[in-house]
Amino acid sequence: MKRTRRQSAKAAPNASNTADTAETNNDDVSERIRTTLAAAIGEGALKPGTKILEDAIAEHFGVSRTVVRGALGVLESDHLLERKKNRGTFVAEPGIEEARALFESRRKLERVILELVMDRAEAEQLDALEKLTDEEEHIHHHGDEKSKTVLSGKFHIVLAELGGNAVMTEMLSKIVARLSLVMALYEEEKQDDCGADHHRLIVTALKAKDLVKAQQLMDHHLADIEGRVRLTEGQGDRHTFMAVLENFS
Amino acid sequence: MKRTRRQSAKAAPNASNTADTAETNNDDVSERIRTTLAAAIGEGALKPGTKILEDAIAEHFGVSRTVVRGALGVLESDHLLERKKNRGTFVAEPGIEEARALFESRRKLERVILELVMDRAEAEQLDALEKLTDEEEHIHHHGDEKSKTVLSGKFHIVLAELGGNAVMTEMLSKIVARLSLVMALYEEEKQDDCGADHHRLIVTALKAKDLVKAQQLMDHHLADIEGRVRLTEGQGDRHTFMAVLENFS
DNA sequence: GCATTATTTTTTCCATGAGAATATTCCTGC
DNA sequence: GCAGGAATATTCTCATGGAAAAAATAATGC
Repeated sequence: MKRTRRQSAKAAPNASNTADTAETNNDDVSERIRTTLAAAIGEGALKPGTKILEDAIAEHFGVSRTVVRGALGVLESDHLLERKKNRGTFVAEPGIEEARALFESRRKLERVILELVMDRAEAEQLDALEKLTDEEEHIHHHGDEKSKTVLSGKFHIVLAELGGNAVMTEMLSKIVARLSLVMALYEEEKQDDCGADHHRLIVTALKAKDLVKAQQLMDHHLADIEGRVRLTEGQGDRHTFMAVLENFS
Repeated sequence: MKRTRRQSAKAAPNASNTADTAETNNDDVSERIRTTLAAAIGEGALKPGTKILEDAIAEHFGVSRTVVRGALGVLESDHLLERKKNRGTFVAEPGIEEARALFESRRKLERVILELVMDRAEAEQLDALEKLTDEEEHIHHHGDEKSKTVLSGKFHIVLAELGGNAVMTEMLSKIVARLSLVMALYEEEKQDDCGADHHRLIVTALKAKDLVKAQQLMDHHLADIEGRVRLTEGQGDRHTFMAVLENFS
């Protein structure tokens, strides 16, 4: 098969083309591509190192490679993808150093966010947050693995939103996304996700207006996540193909 | 003049084309465009609301509009540019709310960075930082306005680098860039830039291993910057065209 | 003279084709 | 059977052309 793709202007096998007002405004297609890929990476559907076929994406979304390429460029600048000259685009594989920096930044940021939430959040907003932990708990007992990790990540984002600082929220979101790559690369013991409990404790501390306690709990929670990962130098390239072979000799 | 542009592959009237190895690798052209525009915005050469002609940029860098467009895309995702559908690309005009969030984020981030620097920075690195303040002082007495602001911004970036966390540094850089837009929009009293003194005080506090003092000084320094700005609701759109007319009625 | 409509021009926006670099397959010689 | 190399195919990369949308300008009616 050579390069046949989309004859006229719409071959989009996509969803939500019901109304189709304004002739499928193409700019939010670019955004859809970004969010879709980011989501796929975030929930581990796209593993680090996976090659991204821009042709496939173009066809799937019913646009030309040009717009796909634009979207990939943005994702690259967010460190979620890596483009190698004339080789193609791949899901990024953050190294040890980057992973450490990401963990550290996240720790610092979440502390700050708790300060903001403590300053600004209303009681009812905290209630909504608590509802989220209920949902987590429910899913934790009978839910698939994917929705667990998705929800677990969502807690931190919603919390950040309660801080009322969009810049901060965006920064955290990007760090969390990149950290999902780190986890995919270096996670060792996929222990039973007890994050829901941690989250609940944090919320109660917040409702009690105990900032120090909340920060302490958050630190503990994040340390727990970092604990599932081994970032020693030797283990870093355990995931490279050559090193995998070593283990079978 | 219709649309004549670059006949062969190189009409770049640009600098540093001495060696020209590897036939002008085009991927770092994209990066050059980004850094150039970001720098121009950062030092106030490009005012908020200015329209960006992609044709002009393409011609200037000797590439096609496609790659310019890619660069503009990532600058947009960094909130330095705004693209209006079918209208073009403009230098972003952050609103009041965004400005507040940026200031707040910067305050929090710089505090964190001081913590990191205190943990990691060696004495000699602090010496290098001190040298930078010397340079600032020197420029402050006989230097143009532009180099002042550039150097002044550089201090914070170098400081962040001493923190040894690339993620943190990148976040601060982006915030500072966006804040330069805020200053361009809302700055009122362009007082004599006494930033150099503040910077020097911070360095001495760091060398004395006095974190709390350093943070205090940093807070004061940033508050000083924020003080030059009026973010009250009424003044926000004082800069829109219609509102300017109001002042002349 | 002013408002409203038509036309021209400018510019964004996207799809496509040609070229370049790399990966893969196949073939030949040993 | 296997190493080395040519031929083929795949994929990125970018420049270009054309369509659509605004803006700017000209023109017409009143």
